[in-house]
Amino acid sequence: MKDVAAAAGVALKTVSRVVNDEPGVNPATAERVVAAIAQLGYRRNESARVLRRGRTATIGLVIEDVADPFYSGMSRAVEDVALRHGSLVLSGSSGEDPLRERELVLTFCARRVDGLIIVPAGTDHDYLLPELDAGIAAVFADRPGGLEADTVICDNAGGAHAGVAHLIRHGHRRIAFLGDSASIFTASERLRGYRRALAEAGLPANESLIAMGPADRAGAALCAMLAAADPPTAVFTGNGRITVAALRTGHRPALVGFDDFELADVLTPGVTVVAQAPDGLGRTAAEMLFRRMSGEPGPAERIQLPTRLIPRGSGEIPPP
Amino acid sequence: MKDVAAAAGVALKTVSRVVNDEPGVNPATAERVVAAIAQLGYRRNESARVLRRGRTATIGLVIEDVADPFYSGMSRAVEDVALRHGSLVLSGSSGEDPLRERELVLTFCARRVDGLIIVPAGTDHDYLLPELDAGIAAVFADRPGGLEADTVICDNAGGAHAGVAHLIRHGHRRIAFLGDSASIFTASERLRGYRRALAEAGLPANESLIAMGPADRAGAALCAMLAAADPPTAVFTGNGRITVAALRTGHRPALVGFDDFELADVLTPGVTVVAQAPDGLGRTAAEMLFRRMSGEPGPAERIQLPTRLIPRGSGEIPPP
DNA sequence: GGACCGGATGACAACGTTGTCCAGGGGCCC
DNA sequence: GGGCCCCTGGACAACGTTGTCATCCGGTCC
Repeated sequence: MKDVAAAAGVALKTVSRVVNDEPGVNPATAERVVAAIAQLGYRRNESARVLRRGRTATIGLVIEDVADPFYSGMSRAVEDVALRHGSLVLSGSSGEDPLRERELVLTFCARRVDGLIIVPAGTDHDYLLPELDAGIAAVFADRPGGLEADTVICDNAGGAHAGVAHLIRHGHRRIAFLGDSASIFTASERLRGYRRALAEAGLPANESLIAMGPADRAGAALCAMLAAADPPTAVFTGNGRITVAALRTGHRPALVGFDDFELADVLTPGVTVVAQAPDGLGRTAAEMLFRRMSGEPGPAERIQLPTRLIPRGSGEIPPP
Repeated sequence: MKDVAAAAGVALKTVSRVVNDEPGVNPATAERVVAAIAQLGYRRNESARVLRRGRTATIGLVIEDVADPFYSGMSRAVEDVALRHGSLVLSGSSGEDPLRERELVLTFCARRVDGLIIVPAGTDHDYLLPELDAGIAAVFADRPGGLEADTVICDNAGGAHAGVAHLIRHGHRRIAFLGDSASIFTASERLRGYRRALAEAGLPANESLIAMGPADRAGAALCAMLAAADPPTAVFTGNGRITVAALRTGHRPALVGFDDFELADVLTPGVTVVAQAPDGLGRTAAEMLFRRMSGEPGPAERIQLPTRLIPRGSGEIPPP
């Protein structure tokens, strides 16, 4: 910028004014500056700008794994909203590890991001308090975090309830639930919806038909259930990865899965799912974050997004 | 930092030394400083550090679309390599728009990223030259860019050749090619492999069996071909999205697709694919970038990754 | 004609960090 | 005991930008 000023024969500050479209610069002078900028290939140093102004025009996004289609869809939505607000996105995958989540968040804070969107891996977020006090906005997405802050989640219990009720409506009375580890909020909420649907239909909750754990063990769990003396006639799977694991077993009981996924309609039969919109989640969380960043006051909000049951065949198979 | 120095009763510079693990600080003094840091909840301001040192410990990643599983897999691999090198990743989706690509790259450069990994949307990268001169390292991934720079791509022509030869070996003589727009490097390379395989088998290249264009039109193109007087008995699809579009038509000719995808093995029949490893691509590109960033000299390299044919059933269907 | 005003421009400090250089003090060697 | 060096710590400038305030000039109003 110094060089540009010299080349245009003006003061540093005048160049700064031109670069920032500040008023009060003679058009002729501005033109000279613009020419000098073009000739020297000058580009503003954002680090210095950030240092001076305190705003980075960057938000941090901590998700579980970018490679998971659910989170990559969400990422894209966040990115789009950030773009509209002139911000960039620093993102990182926590891999469901609370320590890694914390490390990522603190690194982002050291970079002075203006705001954070976090898919919490852990439940303790006290480490965030000093940052929030320091004025960094934060929104929890997909799951609630360990403190009062804006949160965007989907209707996990309601969605699971709808899916299980759908199976019950088609005549099933022995419905298995394959869910993620019970310690994960979404998993326990969905289990709650499952139990409520059974209870409302007056069906007994049979614990041997419930398996919670990582997706890579869901297939084995399903096989074991189906091989047991009194096998389930239908299965409700608690997330997209588990649905896929269940499909991969080769067994084809009646099935409704939480989360839509590509090719669900191409399989035979098509896979009935309870769909939540990852892009809606990302967009809503990002928009709320930018509202907070622009100073919107008020207590922490908790937004719940609806789910949608999409019948495609697998959930309409009657019991044998 | 000033406050920390005051609290610990030492000079600014001493705090800096402690924070950066520089030698030459009395352990007792250091401990006092550490205590003051903890008490005040101090965290280093990275912006100022970047401004002073010139290195941001950040790399920029420009891909086509994070929501595409291929690119999200690649993203994750880049992120992991960056993590190992203590760097963060700024990423953005170009959406196959050269202008947006350029804008993203220049924004990243203004943020003074240390290096760039770019999946080129356009073919003209002259805008990068000043940045390269300024010392920013850049690696093109998935496709070559419009200038001499390190490049990591997969063996597109060879992979397509292998896939088509596989169909020929199973007796097919009328094989359609559904590819992305011919202006996209990977698409034209794969088409080249297709033509070479036909030529080597002494088969005529029938232009009416070749359709190039965006994935959302591939389904209609396939239907049209199959409805024609002399339909193809097999199809080679030029990327994952097109494979899915073809499957969605409901027609099930013999098929080999470029790119592996989740559930390819669950469909009936399983979908035979030519797999390239998105994570290998990301990892290789990132590792090369970090080598360059650490000063490795030498001319621009071009690394080509192999592909792998995975027979699953759809590619082994004989002609009717 | 002088006071005043507003637009255009510039000088300067400050943001928070780190690199460079210097100073003081204590130990060691001759 | 003097000279020297090492260890520790501090003062200061610089990174590139922007906010604040001052200056200057031409024009306007009374």
